[in-house]
Amino acid sequence: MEKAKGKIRIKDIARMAGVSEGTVDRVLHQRGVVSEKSRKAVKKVLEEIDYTPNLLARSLASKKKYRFICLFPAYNKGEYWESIEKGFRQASEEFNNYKVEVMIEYFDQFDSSSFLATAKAVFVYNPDAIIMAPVFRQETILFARELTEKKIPFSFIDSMVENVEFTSYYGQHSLQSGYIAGKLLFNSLPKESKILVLHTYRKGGSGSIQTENRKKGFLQYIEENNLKNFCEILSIEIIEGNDEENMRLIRNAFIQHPDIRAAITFNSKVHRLAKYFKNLSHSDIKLIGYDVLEENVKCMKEGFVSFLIAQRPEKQAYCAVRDMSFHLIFDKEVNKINYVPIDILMKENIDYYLNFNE
Amino acid sequence: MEKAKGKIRIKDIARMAGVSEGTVDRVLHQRGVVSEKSRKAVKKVLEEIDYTPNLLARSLASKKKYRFICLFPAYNKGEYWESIEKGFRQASEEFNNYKVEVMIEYFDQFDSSSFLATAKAVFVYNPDAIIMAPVFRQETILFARELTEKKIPFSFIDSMVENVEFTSYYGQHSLQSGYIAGKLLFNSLPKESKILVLHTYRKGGSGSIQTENRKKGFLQYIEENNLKNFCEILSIEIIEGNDEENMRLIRNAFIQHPDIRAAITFNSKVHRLAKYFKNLSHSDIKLIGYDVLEENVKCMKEGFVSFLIAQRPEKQAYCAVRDMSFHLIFDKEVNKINYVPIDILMKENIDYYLNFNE
DNA sequence: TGTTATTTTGTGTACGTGCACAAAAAAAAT
DNA sequence: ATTTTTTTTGTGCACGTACACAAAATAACA
Repeated sequence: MEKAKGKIRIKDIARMAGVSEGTVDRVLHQRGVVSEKSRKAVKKVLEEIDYTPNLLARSLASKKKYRFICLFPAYNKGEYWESIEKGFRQASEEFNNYKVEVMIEYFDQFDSSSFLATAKAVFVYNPDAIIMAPVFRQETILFARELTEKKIPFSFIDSMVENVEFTSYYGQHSLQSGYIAGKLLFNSLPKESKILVLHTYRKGGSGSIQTENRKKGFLQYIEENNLKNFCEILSIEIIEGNDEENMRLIRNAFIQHPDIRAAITFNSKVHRLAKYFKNLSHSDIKLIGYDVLEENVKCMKEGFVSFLIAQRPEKQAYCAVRDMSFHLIFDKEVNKINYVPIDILMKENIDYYLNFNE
Repeated sequence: MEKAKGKIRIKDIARMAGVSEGTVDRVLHQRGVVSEKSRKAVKKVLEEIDYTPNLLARSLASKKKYRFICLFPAYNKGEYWESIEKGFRQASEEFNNYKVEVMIEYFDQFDSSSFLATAKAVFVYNPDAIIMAPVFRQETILFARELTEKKIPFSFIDSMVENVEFTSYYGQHSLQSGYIAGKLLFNSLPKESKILVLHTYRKGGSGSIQTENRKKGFLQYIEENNLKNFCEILSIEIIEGNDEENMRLIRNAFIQHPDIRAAITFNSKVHRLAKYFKNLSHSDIKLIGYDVLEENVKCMKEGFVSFLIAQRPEKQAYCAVRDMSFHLIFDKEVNKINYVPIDILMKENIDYYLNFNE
């Protein structure tokens, strides 16, 4: 049974403390000047009762507007960042009534100068907060310093940069997710089977923080369980039209190591590998990959991908905006580091995961 | 970049349609009487713009109060239903401002007459809606009929009863979760290993709908993969002080089938089995179970439980209340059947799951 | 003590919507 | 044409809070 609570209004506090509503307001928000006597009277009442402000009324009455700018990579349809944007837009709708305006700005994830340019440009919009995916470490530190100087709070999603004064971070513990990938894969294989570890790269650019950490975690599992001899690491370059060359490399790997029974890749494009393997008639190879992209799901349903590890990107974006809103509007304390769950998906549970968007 | 939207107010519509605010209100809510002419004018404007009412202002102004009653089993600390209650309380806090009052009523999950009595009793509170866990099928149908007659909407959590006019359902597809349990377990075992399937029961009462379905799903996996010969089904009675007898039964099973390498149980008390196995010095047996009870988590961290399958009970309760609120207050259409994800947890990802409460 | 400067407090309006009731317009009856 | 009845419309207050501004109380000074 619930007690009928939350009925105490500012007006009630004022009456109880024998002061006016305005004075209570001043004490609550520490604005204006209040005599010591009145302040004490109000504080006393506040300690006795538990006043929870009516957030609806507060937002309705407040005329302050907030502008958040969200910075993350431009993407093509179906890519990982599409989900991130979805989360931002969801938050945008929900907090619209709270006078939070969400602006989205993209940068090129393979060009750090593009990030810097976009970052510089945000200041003309006079943002009240920034939410960003820190793809480039050094550049992010520079930007963060500037934000701190200008007293603009900021949060991270996807990955995190340490030693800067961010408000919150939502993302996956990618090292651990790599470790889990290793365990899942090896556990579902007959003893002595080999795994092909596909290290993908782009000319010039190094791998993202996330993928590197996943790989590290995977290798840690290998190390801890003395499985080094059961891993073949193969580097392939990801670039438009490079498919033939990549397939050749993979074919060679299979010839040299006929006991390969599974493969892993650490970016979100496992569907590309699935296609390679299909073309090479190796559809019996177990594949594990990351993120629930539409194409990955399709491959999984067709049986070419055994596991996907997911990280609730929509939630990351949504929660980051929500926490920042509550932090600024309601002065709510927020958790700094928030690891999202490491979701393990197979053919049999992927649909429920996709359909549930809470 | 976002457009500045949601700025259109009733006042604006009134001006555009050349009528008063009151008339717009009447058209929007289909109350009172409006001349054909005015109605058309307003409708026309409404079609041209997209009016999204300010929900904050609406809730603030509305004086209608809602009372929801939540019906689910009484429980001991640490049991499954504790999480359900947590979700209800969370919703209670969040929708308090929307004038939704959440009342919680318990019944004895092993006594159908207790459910009936509690159900009957809710009417004196004049509830506006009911959210319930339909543990007893027949009795729920009776109650549902009464609710429908009295025009009180109701929703289900945990499990569902068909052919009644419920508003929404949140729960897991338990058959599928059983199927997945089977796959996970067999995939992580060497070929030809046997699994001990523990059917637990209480004298008199039959198993709950959920556990029965999980078992069905598990057996379906067995069937489809011709694994019948690798399952030993053992029934043990769950009752205070029956541990010795149960351990004896389990010991016998191990003697008769020394190739048993894993075990499964379909209720949420896998920690009990873990204890049995520990006492019997069978700590190398892989165990799979359901729900993230504190005790289960402990067993998992100690290595006695390999997998837990979880179903976001807090979310189930929370979402059911939220949907009912939006349905009644804002006339929002809600999804009827909502399957929550089938979460797969291992030692390595359980912590992130526990710490993330969004 | 009276006047002015300063501090402190109280009051009023706005936010967007719901809802009750009064006012106005139209229709019906005389 | 006037009154009465009915239909339709417009207005005003309330919800709980924020915030600006006026009013009151106190302090400072002559």
